[in-house]
Amino acid sequence: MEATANQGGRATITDVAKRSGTSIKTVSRVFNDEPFVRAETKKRVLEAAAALDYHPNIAARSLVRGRSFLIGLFYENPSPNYVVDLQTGALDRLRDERFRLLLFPCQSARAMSGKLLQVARTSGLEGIVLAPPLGDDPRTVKELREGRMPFVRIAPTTALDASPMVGIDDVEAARAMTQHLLDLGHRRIAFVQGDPGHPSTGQRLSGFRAALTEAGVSFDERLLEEGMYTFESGLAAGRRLFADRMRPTAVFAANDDMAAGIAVAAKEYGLDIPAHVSIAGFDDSLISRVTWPQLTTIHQPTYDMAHVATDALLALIERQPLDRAVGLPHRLLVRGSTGKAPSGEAANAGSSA
Amino acid sequence: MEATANQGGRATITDVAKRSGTSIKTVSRVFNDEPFVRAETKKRVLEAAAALDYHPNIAARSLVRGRSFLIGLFYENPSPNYVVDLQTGALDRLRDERFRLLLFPCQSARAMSGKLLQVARTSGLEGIVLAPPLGDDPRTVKELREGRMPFVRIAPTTALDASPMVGIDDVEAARAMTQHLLDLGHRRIAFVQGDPGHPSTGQRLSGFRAALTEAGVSFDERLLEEGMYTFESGLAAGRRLFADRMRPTAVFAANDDMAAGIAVAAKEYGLDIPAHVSIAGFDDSLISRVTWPQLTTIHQPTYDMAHVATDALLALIERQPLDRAVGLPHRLLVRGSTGKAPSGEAANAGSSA
DNA sequence: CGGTAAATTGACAACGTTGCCAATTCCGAA
DNA sequence: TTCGGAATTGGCAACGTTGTCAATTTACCG
Repeated sequence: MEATANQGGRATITDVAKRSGTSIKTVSRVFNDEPFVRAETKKRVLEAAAALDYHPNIAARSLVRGRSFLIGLFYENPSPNYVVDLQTGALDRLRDERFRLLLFPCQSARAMSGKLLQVARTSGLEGIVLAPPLGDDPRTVKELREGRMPFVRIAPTTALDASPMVGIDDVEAARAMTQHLLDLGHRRIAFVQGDPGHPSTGQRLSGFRAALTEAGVSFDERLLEEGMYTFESGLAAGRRLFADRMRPTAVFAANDDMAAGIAVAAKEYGLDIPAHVSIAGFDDSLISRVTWPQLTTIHQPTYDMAHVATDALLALIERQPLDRAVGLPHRLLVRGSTGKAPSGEAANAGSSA
Repeated sequence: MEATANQGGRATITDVAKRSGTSIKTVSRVFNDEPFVRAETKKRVLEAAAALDYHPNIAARSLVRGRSFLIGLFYENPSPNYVVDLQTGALDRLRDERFRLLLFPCQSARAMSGKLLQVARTSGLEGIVLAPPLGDDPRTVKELREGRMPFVRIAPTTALDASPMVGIDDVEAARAMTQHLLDLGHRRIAFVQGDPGHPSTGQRLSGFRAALTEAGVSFDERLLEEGMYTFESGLAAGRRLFADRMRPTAVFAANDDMAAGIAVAAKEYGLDIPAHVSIAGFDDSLISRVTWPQLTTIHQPTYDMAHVATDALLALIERQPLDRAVGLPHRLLVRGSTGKAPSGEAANAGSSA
């Protein structure tokens, strides 16, 4: 039956040409949807291809076209939810495109610095999506630009630069969240920072500070805690905060994972959320919905950012004109973990100054 | 400076040969670590390659060798944590190999049935890792085997079959968890099932039943709830269970996401965990550590399973001999969400029969 | 019916690499 | 010094596809 195929291996374009009584060029035309193929010829070719279970050889196609149709997603692993959102956004954009996505989980932005272009070349990538904080390493960006490797960065829009970029405005978002806490009457608000290696850390903090300043509320620097964007670091920060008699009435964590850790710490100290302490996060990751009560947070459209970034990258690869920076909207999600400041606050705050 | 390279594009093996004063064949030898290249020649070639920033063209190499060095990971998306563990396990095994990993998130096993081989062919994959429940679709397995596409399934070891497979013994693990609850004195134990499309669902249930039977405890079928392995389905199941006056003293959910939902439902009903009700999960996913209290669960070595499966796949591709099925050990993790059955249980259980 | 443009098809040379095999060089032994 | 075999190197065809360009067929006009 299928004896037309060259022995053993997969059917090639030549096999299809023979079986359909045409030339390999015509078969190629059919499989690339080129015009100028008679309908009847096309039908014959497709029948032959189906009978032989023919699939174009991607390597040969890549070779002759000088293209790999491969793009890379480089990311650190801040949280599985975030990573999966990124991947899904990128993959969904690629659906029905010829491009395929290769994953490059990185240990740290610093470790990759200077090696990224090489990795991309070795893998034959046509373009790169850089997830935070990889897009913020100046050396990497410089290297990619000089190497003419198309890339799009997912990064806070406030960190403006000449290269294409997609993100939300972290400063503004943090300001909005802080305002929400102020509106609830909170004055002793602690802030738990993220990984100092991520630019978002500084931006969220500055948004927080800006809101306090605007409201004329002075900030007790002892309420600034360090963190690493991990659940554990949030737990530790929460314990430090709640161990102090001058404990805050609200805690704003720079991401949800830390906020969840802080919530656990609060429970360890017998504090009710939000009656005794309000807790706010950032990212709207899955974890913010599985704590009890659910976390008030900032929705960051991670999926959309990856989708848009991939879209931009494809345009860049095809040398189409392109907006330099795309800002996506964030959203304040008020859920159960934030509430009115406890009434005793003023007395409490003043008791030990 | 770098004028030796052919204009514009990337340097090719010919450029390196010219610059190093050797032949392309010798350059090829150097880059493939073949023997019989004089040390001094090798050095010259490497210098020239570095100067030209030469990287072998993967497409050309794939074409001539008839290999793509691409393997695919097909998975549904039960939970981000699980997916990331899978990916990381596979990617870590691939480190320092020439192989690269392509992602194929699937809507549902049913939707992919019959299309998987085609997708693999189209993408030029050399092999496939099937994450649950994709490996349990008989049609897919048959198709892959007949198409001679190497594949390894990650699936419960109790679902034995002729094709290579890696997994834990779900039945035994569920039995161990149930025994744990029985040991704590629980007799009214509810079970929340997972997605009926996953074979693990049936196996975990059967392990649960077996443990009860062995202990001589009869099972009230009203305590069997349906679920879909999602947090929301667990929340819903929990609400149904706790709304009933005959509520269980312990709930065993077929995975952690559902258990977390059940924990939230318990809190809605003012039930303390574990004083009023014990809750057990399965998987040891991140979520089991961020609930309060943390969930007692079964540690499933997802990372290791993907690692071992990838290892087996590479062996299969290289036509090396291979163990048909590999069973990996699970572990019962007792944390805060399970405790002694409330003393009033007997009275409570008998009050409305 | 002849002529011209458009539609359709095919021949053949790349693309950059590796496998096969022949050519050359090197080394120690005779 | 010469010889034989091992070490080292190079030449060239092939891998399966697409781009270029020429050849052939078809359709339409006057």
